[in-house]
Amino acid sequence: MGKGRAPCCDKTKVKRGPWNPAEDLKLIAFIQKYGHENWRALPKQAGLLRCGKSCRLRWINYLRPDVKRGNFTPEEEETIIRLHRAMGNKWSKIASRLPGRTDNEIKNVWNTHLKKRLSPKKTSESSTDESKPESTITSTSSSSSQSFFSIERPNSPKSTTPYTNEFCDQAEQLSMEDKIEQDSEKAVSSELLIGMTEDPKESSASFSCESNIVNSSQNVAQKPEETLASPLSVSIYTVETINIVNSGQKVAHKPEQQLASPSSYLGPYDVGHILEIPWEPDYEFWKLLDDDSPGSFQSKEVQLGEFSANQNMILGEEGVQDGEARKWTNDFENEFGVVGEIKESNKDHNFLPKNYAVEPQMDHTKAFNFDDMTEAESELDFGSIPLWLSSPQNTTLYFNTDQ
DNA sequence: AAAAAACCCAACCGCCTTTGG
DNA sequence: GCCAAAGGCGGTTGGGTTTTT
Repeated sequence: MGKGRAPCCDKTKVKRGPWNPAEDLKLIAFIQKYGHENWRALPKQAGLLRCGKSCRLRWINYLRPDVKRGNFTPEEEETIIRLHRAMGNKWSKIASRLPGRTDNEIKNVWNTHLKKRLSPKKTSESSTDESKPESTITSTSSSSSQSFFSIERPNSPKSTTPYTNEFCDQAEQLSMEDKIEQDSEKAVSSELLIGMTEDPKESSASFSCESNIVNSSQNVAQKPEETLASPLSVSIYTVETINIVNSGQKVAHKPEQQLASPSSYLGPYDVGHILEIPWEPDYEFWKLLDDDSPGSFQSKEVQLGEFSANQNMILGEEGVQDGEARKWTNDFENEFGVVGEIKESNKDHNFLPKNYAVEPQMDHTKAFNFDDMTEAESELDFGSIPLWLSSPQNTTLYFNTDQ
């Protein structure tokens, strides 16, 4: 009998590799509407040629509204280090202490930054297997760890007393849990700010939505690029227009608009210009699409991490899936006010070279038809097709999906 | 300016755990 | 208790980006 674990899906029939914006949108829209009761069934229901696992991962690590993006704060890094000392490579447990951060992200941060930062100190730490919690080590590492935890945070308003002693005292580990939790929450709450930024050297545009919301308790200076590290950032260039563009994309906008220089990898999308609203604690953006507006995205459940039961159960039976999938795309179109198709003129951009500067055409009555996207476009490298979605309020989502 | 090296991170893989019949 | 399916987790990797030579 062909034992061994059955693959979770037929690898030959699923798309792999980076997600494109159309796929992301489908996933977001589907989960917004129906939740994610069954990851394995979800791709088919949502019209995605992806493995269920891949969908889950994409959602959890990237698309969830409450995923916090951007660089880790010193507080978060300290928390990670502390927890790693206590737990080892229990990334998901560590992540659970850092709301908004994913295990994958924490793991990456650890492997790329924190481990290296700590490694010089480790020479005196008997080069222990770092996958093991420090609790298994009869530690004499207090001196070495001390230097790290004394990280200087010059502007930090609150006491940032390191936990060196606590960590040297295994008996206090448990009692630390609450403290750790509090701290991580503090760190997070100070992060829950709308990272609307303007790159001073990139944009001189005038905008009508220029609100910089800054948490007053967050005194640590943030480099501009730190606030941009968002998977799906949104640029607002007029009150009613939302612009989502892809990273490094040279897209021509209104004359006064200038693009941010391609930054380091910010995920499949990033921002060009003007105002950037990180997708992360991006309740403001979700709000834009929420509730009362006819272009509602009905995001509250997702924001709160709750899905109503009836919402989840709309689907579920095979056989109705195709119909349902079509129905939801129709609903989605209705909600978004998607009324048209790809503009003929835009279709032509299919054949433009990558990074070709495409002048967005401010025609709010034409938009992308999601139904048509299902099989064809989602499989394509989108090239430079600009996709326009428009809502009744002229909120325009512009996806220049060049990857 | 070009090439090489280092860095970074999203995504994948496979194993383990949980759940339900 | 057994088995299969699905979810979850941690390790690893591919490839894009940035830095260094």
